Amino acid sequence: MSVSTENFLKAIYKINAEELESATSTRLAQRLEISNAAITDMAQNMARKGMVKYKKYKRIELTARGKVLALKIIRKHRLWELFLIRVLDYSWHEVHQDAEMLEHQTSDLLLERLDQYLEHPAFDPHGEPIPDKEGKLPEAEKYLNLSKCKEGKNYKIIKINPITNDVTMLCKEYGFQPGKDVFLNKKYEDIIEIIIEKIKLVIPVSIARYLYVTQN
Amino acid sequence: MSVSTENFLKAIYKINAEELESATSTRLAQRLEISNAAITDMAQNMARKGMVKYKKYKRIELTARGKVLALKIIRKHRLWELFLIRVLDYSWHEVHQDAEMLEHQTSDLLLERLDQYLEHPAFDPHGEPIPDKEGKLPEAEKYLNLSKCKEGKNYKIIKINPITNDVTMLCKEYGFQPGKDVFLNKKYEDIIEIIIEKIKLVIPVSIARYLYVTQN
DNA sequence: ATAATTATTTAAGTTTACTTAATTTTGCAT
DNA sequence: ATGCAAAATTAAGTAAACTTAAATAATTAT
Repeated sequence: MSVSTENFLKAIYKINAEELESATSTRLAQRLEISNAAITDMAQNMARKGMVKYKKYKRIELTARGKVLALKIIRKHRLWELFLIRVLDYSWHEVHQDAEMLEHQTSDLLLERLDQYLEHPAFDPHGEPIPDKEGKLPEAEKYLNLSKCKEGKNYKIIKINPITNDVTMLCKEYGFQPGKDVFLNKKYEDIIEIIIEKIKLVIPVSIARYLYVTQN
Repeated sequence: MSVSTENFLKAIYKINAEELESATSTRLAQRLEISNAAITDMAQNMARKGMVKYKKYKRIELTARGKVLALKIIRKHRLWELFLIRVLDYSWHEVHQDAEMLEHQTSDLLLERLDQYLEHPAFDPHGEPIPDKEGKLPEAEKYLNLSKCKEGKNYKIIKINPITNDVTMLCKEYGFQPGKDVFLNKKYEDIIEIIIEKIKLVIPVSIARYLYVTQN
């Protein structure tokens, strides 16, 4: 599969997911920064290959197979982002561009090893869910982001998104582990006060963003 | 620079280095597995871009700039090979193919970070020298391979080629560090006996291969 | 309902990186 | 020195992934 094809699949998927709409030629053209004519061309070719459903003048949709392929590319992208930040000390803004290239050069072996090295993470550095081997997304709606929870309630930590070594270390240091209970005591602007294992902690919202919980 | 262009530069460089000859169309065509006509085509385009010197019916040679570019690609390749083995637990035979793809998608930042993470290695897992940031190759001929040294002589460790975690760990454990003196006490078939810091050690030749020394 | 606007497709052309087939040049054996 | 095989180039063509411009279909605004 060519880079163009992979990007095409990814773009359709993202329009579906982010805009809750099926993809029109024009939206795809904007996203991929190519002409409308090129979109029609691609759509026709890829329909022949069974990756998209395409009828003239109708919206372009992924077939089941196309969706699996799209999710795999997204998986690669998000694993690379996490890897670059965790291992190669990238910062947020540097990560995207390189992941965008690497995602297209990732063999099954490499994909597997990345996933293994990162210990099968469920979220990328931006908090986006990483599709698993089967293309299933961690059901993000079941998790709440601790930074968005309410004062005076009890939660259980479900998932930690270990974007940076900072977050990982902080979590280890202060006992944030999946399964643990937290009580959200106070919310301020940029910090929140929580109680975990009877210890009162103030943490920045920027850290809380990476802690996912369910309500108790 | 396109993937084809990068591979073309690399192929010329390798023919020069490995065969001690300048590159003919036919040799390049064989190496790159494309037609002779395609080589001529490429050579003409790249001559216009100042990467190669090309005169009809003459051999194709790298310009100074072309050589720098070729060495940079080789640098990327070899760093990736080492990285895949050291970090992602690849084995020897798996490494080449993925490195071959990744080398073409390696930004300057990524290159720098790889190099940093691996602690500026001088040799890749196959023992090939890794060009440094400036394109200089570690002068392999100045180093001797410990596995090929003579009994009863003193050497100084200059370079350790940390192919695998095994080698790295063994070296740390037993004090193999650049700068240390070793005495080669005995040579057998597959093992050698050395004395390092007054301690007698028997190490397999398979490990000694990755220790580079100068004669004292 | 129809005109105007917007979206989409088609047609024709471009560039890159190839191909095969035909032609030309080179270098070598005699 | 020349004749010929091997090497290299040229010519013509292909496929992928684009482009612009023109044509057509769909949507919207009145």
